[in-house]
Amino acid sequence: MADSRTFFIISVQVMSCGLTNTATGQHHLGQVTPSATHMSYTNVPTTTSNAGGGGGGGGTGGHHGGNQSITTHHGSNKKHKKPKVNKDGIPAPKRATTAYINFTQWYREELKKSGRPIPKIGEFGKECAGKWNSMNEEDKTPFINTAMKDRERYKKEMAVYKPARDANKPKRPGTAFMLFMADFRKEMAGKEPEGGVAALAKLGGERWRNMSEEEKRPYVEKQNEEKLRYEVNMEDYRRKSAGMTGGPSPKQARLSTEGSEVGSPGDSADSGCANNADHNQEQDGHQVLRNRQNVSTPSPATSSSSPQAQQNVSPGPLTAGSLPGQPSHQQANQTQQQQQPQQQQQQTASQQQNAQQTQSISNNNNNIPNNSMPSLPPLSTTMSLSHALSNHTSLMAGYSQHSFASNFGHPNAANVLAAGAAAAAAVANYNQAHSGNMTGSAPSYLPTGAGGSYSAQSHLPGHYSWN
DNA sequence: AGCACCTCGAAGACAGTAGT
DNA sequence: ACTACTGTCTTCGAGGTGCT
Repeated sequence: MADSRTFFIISVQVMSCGLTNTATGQHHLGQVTPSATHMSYTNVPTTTSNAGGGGGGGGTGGHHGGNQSITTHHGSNKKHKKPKVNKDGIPAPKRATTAYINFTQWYREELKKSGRPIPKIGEFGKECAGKWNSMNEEDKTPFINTAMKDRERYKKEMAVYKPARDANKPKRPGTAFMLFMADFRKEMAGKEPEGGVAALAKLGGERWRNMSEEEKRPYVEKQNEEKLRYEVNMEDYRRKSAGMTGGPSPKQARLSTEGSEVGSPGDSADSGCANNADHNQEQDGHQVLRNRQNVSTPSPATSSSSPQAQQNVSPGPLTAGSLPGQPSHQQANQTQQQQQPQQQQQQTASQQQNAQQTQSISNNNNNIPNNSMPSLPPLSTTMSLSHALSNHTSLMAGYSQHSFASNFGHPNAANVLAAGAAAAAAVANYNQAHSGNMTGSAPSYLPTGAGGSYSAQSHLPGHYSWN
């Protein structure tokens, strides 16, 4: 408090003399020379928290004891302002001090050291400004550096208080009204109403409400365009995010955790797939389908029409080998591989053998480049997946396994195929489901001796509609 | 799943504020 | 005094949450 009171002991005359003319004052407080600045650089407050803290030197704590006494002084009528907190109750960080603020803090300390009374805020401010403006860049450097550090501190604290929006996340599209306002501001440039931005916004809102649908239409159309662009960008963003995290989007993740965990080791794939050929699996299948549509929507160029593409489409897709085509699935596979040792402890020798076999199968089919999930054949007639999955309940398990393991790139493909007996059953079921058409030999992605036969041709002619 | 409700962010430029 | 940051104000829609 004593410190505070000194603020009120005013002696402008003494001040100006002391600051500018006396010999001793000149050293510390007169012209701010690089040497003087340098000399006192150690006293330059390192953070706002230390500001005015007197001997408080190194404290980095968030309590601003020093400040408080000062605040009490000129903020005596500044009642206890409720500290601002975010919705999680995290207090808002103190703002970063600027180089100039650091300078004033340092300057005040120097005044105190010199034993001269500190002028009241108005005079002090003028004095500081005069000094500050007379300083060159070099003189200011220590203060600037301190400010930069504090700015970093502020950024860090702010990131906790109010996490920055993802810079890569596409900005939301402007609404029709926003687009209108852009024009409106141009129109009103130079003739803004009294009340500034707020008044202009009100005026804009009023104008907008009075506009006819016809007048609004261009903005609505533009809004729709922007929305489309936004959706495309968001799709891209989500895909990239999923790729980076190796997992699904937050929404998908939520769906996954609510249901079965897609791609988690030891889920239903090995034994459960046949057993869980139920609602969950169908959901899972749809989800995979959606992912597939979203994740690797084939471009016209790469899609079905070319013979090569057709080849890839066929049972090929097939294949565990196609899995690496999708980043997230690839990662899922990697995860599985990493976790295999644990799983293997519980696997029988034959299961392990099958797993190895599958792995080699997978390797043999790695000729499909990344991000190139084979395209679907063109749609002519329709066959819904739900038909396949739900109308043949007795066969569903097999069909599902086949589907997930191959066409749809289910991340558990390896497990599905690794489950020797289950794989055989899958093929058998699949063949039954497509009875009459199964000719030729089983494709390479099916375990040797899995039984049954398979023909890409017999598989393909029935086109799918993904409903 | 679908609905209602709520929050936030989109643009603009300047006034106000924090900090001594 | 200076600097950097926030709030202002509008409408609309996206997206999240909670409930049925």
